Amino acid sequence: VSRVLNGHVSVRAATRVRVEAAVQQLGYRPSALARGLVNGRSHTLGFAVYALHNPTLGLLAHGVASAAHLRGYDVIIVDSFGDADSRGERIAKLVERRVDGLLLAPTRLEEELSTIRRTGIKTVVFDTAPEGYTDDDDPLVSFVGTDNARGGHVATHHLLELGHRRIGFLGYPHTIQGSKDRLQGYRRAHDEHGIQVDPALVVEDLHDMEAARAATCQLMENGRPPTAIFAVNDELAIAALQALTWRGSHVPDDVALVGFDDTPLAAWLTVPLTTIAMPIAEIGRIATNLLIDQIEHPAAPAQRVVVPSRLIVRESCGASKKVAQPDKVGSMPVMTTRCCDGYRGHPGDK
Amino acid sequence: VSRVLNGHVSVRAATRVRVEAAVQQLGYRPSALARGLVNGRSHTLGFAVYALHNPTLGLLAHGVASAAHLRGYDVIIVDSFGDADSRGERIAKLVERRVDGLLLAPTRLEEELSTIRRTGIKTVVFDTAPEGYTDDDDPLVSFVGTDNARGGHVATHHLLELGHRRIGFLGYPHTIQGSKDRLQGYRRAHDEHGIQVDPALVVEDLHDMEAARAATCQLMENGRPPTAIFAVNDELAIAALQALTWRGSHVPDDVALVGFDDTPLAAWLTVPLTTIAMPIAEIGRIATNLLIDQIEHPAAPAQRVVVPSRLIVRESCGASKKVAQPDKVGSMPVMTTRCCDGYRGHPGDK
DNA sequence: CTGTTAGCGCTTTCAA
DNA sequence: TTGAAAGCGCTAACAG
Repeated sequence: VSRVLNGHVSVRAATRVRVEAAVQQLGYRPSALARGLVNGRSHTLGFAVYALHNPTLGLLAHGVASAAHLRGYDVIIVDSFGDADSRGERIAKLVERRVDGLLLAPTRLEEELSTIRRTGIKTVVFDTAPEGYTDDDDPLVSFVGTDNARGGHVATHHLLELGHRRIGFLGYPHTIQGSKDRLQGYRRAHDEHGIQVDPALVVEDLHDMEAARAATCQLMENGRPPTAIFAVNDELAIAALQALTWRGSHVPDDVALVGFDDTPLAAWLTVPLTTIAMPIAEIGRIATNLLIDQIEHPAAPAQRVVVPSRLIVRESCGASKKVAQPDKVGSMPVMTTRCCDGYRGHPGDK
Repeated sequence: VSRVLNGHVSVRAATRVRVEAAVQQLGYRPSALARGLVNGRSHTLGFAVYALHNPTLGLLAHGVASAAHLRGYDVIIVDSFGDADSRGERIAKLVERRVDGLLLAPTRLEEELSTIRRTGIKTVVFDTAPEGYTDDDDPLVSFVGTDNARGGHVATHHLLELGHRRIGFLGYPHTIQGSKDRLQGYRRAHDEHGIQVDPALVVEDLHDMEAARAATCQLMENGRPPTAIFAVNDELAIAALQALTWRGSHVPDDVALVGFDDTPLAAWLTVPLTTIAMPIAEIGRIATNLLIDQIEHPAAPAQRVVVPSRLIVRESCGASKKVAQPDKVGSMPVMTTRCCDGYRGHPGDK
């Protein structure tokens, strides 16, 4: 029976048919548990994510799940919403489940890595590798993510090219690597334009939309308010949009706004949001396939994949009012080109 | 060793300590696979969901995962985004994994039920039971959901009380049970007010936001446009809001708008959305606990839980401009009371 | 080509 | 209180 089910070479056609008939009859299903026990491989992946209600992460989960299913793997979710502390423990629990691999949408990368190191499970982290990190540190850990610094740079550069000189920055706490990197891009764009960033314009430590709203108001009540705002993600940008609108500032005429992530609703706001889009479901797929490759070919080395993001120009930045062809915006074709390269929407998403 | 780990009665203290030390030393973790094999229980739940990038479903997933973790279960996600066809097959696969129970955020209830029936796995469906359905049909299947008809009624009633007489309805295809039920509530509210529904005002078959936008425009270009719109969920409402705003209709002054679901962003639109909220994460928790109860006490009968929803009055319906106390709106306290009963926000959500 | 056997890591039962 | 043995459902190796 085992030989039939696993498609082994040497089985007579007659026997095969007979077995298959019986299987049909009884509605027999082989136990993945028993199988995993003997093979030492459970065909299960653990996916640790901190906020499933975030549409971007949901899309990521979708990419992960669909790629995994395609290759015969199942995905166990570890939801660490609200308490990052329990996360390490939960990940350890996955060891008991004998997951073959781990996917991490991280909160505190450093801590998590040490957990991984201990368990020795092959892992893919959704992020770019921290600076100074080398593969030798964790030969089991791969990284898949977009270049956040570049995204921040492109967004800021776009606003700068539009003539803005006072650009506010709305960011997450500095401990969030992605936010930090985007800020770095923001800074570099300013440098390249020979513009000094007014520290009063940079607000980090925004942990939710309410904080972003308050920060926006404060920014505007400042003696010298910004003429544009770059928010580290669409969520914060949406809060800013509401705050600005309610204060009577028109977006984009009074204040231009650029977000990050291209959340599904970004295009559907009353002022559609200009934002940096990344192929998030595709990222999930790439990461999952990479992980499975490594599981199935243990010799394969850890990898770093940087997936390009691209600027999507909609209404909130005001560019559409000034230029017919958004492609023509900006004097740095290199940037635009490299960021768009290989990425034209979310393939397979719809 | 087994006796120590499972906290069995008869072990000498000394031995226990010795075993525990060794466990620590070796970093030993019992294999859930082997355990599941012998006990016949995998401590795993399958969660089938059709669109994880929907924040409402993400919140549901969060509720499910957190409740499951609390009781020592893990959750395998089955993502059926895009192809409902493969769903049955994927659910069948879960049988191989020997999941102890199934949670279904359904697309085609009827079909799915037959799959379940065949597998014989205890199941909870996130929905209210279909009309005419009795427990005898599937003693293994429980239902947990909000009363969609009531929600539709409350929303429509609210608009009616505000004086609107021509209320548009934006809905999903009629095959989606929830949408159908909400429409029924809409109709009943009209009946109770002795108002005939103009068929031209009811649009079903809206499968995405783009369709909702188009439908809204069409509705408005009608000879006798509505003065209010009730959308079957916030997603469609947000599309309608954009369409209306772009056409130059002010919400709520020209057209009032009410949605459904209270998606996390609803409060953050430039015109905050009046909507029907349900404690979605809580629903996930309730369902999961119910399922686990049934797994652990096989005698426990299937249940039907209807979780109350409630109207959240924000800007888009215009009520806040007319009445100070939203509670005073409406002449049918029964409705309001029963819908709010026992539900005061999303406990434990933050 | 196919029947048989050992053993994956655990729990349970039965002796000691 | 503890050691030993059987067996959960499967695969792999070894004979036949």
